[in-house]
Amino acid sequence: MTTTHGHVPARRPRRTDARLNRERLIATAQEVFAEAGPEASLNEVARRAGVGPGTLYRHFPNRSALLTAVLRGRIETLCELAETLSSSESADDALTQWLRAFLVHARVNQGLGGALMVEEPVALGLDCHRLLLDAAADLLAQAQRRGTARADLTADDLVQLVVGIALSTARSHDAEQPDRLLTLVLDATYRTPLQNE
Amino acid sequence: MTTTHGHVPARRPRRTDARLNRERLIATAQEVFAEAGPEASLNEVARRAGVGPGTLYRHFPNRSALLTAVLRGRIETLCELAETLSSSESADDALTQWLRAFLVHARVNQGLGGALMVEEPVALGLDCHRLLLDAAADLLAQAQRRGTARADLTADDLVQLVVGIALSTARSHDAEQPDRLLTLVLDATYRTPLQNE
DNA sequence: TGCGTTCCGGAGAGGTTCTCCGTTTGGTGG
DNA sequence: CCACCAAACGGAGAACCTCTCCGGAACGCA
Repeated sequence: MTTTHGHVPARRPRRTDARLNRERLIATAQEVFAEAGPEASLNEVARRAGVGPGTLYRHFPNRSALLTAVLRGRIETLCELAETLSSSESADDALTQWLRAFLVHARVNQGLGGALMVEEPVALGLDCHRLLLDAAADLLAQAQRRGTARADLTADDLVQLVVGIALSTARSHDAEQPDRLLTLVLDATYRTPLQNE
Repeated sequence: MTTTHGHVPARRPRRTDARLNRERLIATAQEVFAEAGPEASLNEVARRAGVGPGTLYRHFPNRSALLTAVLRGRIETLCELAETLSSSESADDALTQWLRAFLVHARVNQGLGGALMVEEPVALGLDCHRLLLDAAADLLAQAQRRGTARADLTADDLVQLVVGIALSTARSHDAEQPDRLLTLVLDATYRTPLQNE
């Protein structure tokens, strides 16, 4: 799972100054996004990283590319966590724990992760979307097979709901609300469906 | 519940041209927001309404003021609906129906209503926020007293959850997803809490 | 060291939000 | 009917943003 994408023939390696700039941009972006949220000025990122705007846009053609790069590490960690949890004893607990972790991720930096998930599937954004969705699908499938998760429930729906919680509570003052909301959703997850009328 | 706010001594009535412009701005904004979503250009609104940007900003000091004005009618309708439902036979059904209507509202025009609810409580935005929250609180209280809604659940949480659904599905291609998600939430609403561990 | 390729930087086009203030206009008292 | 003034208009423009383009600098291989 290296950076280069699949079977690109014979890419000459990046020049070192380019690599350095790229890294510095990601680090700076992390800072700036942390301060100003997902709408932060990309100009500001470039300025603080000590490069021109052109350089930023060459490395990251659009906002979500930069967002993705910033979140990449966290997303991979989340996928690894899914892998680990996948072989835990209780499939229900595994799903629960992962969703809690995912909610934390989606809420980080004023809803950075959530914002990325909602954006239309542009370029790189799609990678992460898929990765996380697959992780969720795996855990959910197990919880449905070996645990008590209800059968009528797709990973997509579950993830979307958690993303929703992240977005709507991004600026909430009540620090415990996100957790309460997720708990409610989980409460419905581990039940057989009600059939009203 | 007129437009003027409380006990302002002796406001001279607005000049007719001002009132006309205000109305035209709201109507135009409705169109423009419908086309371009809640991020639409306010300049564009002013241009199409045939007024200068200055005029727009005098009537509506910021985006959410304009948003609020546009949604005001819909919000009042929603409050009236709450009033009506409030005296219906089944408190549970009343709450369910209202939340469904609220979700529709929050999703209208690419998440206009939801966007307004999440914005920091600036000026007028707060009015609507309160109005809707009160309506929800009333219906929820009834459903808890006379219906089967669980006791550990606040109107704020419930509303926040629905707003979350609206936001995360604002650009969804699956037209039925919002409904599915709300159904899941309602499913948890009408149960006694699970207590795991 | 030389040279082609890669990469940088910043000027600048075109957009946005929002302000400021000279000018116009509505409506009222004379 | 007119004159006057507060109220309202409108658009120039400051400050910011995104994103592009391309001349020139920098890298790294031979």
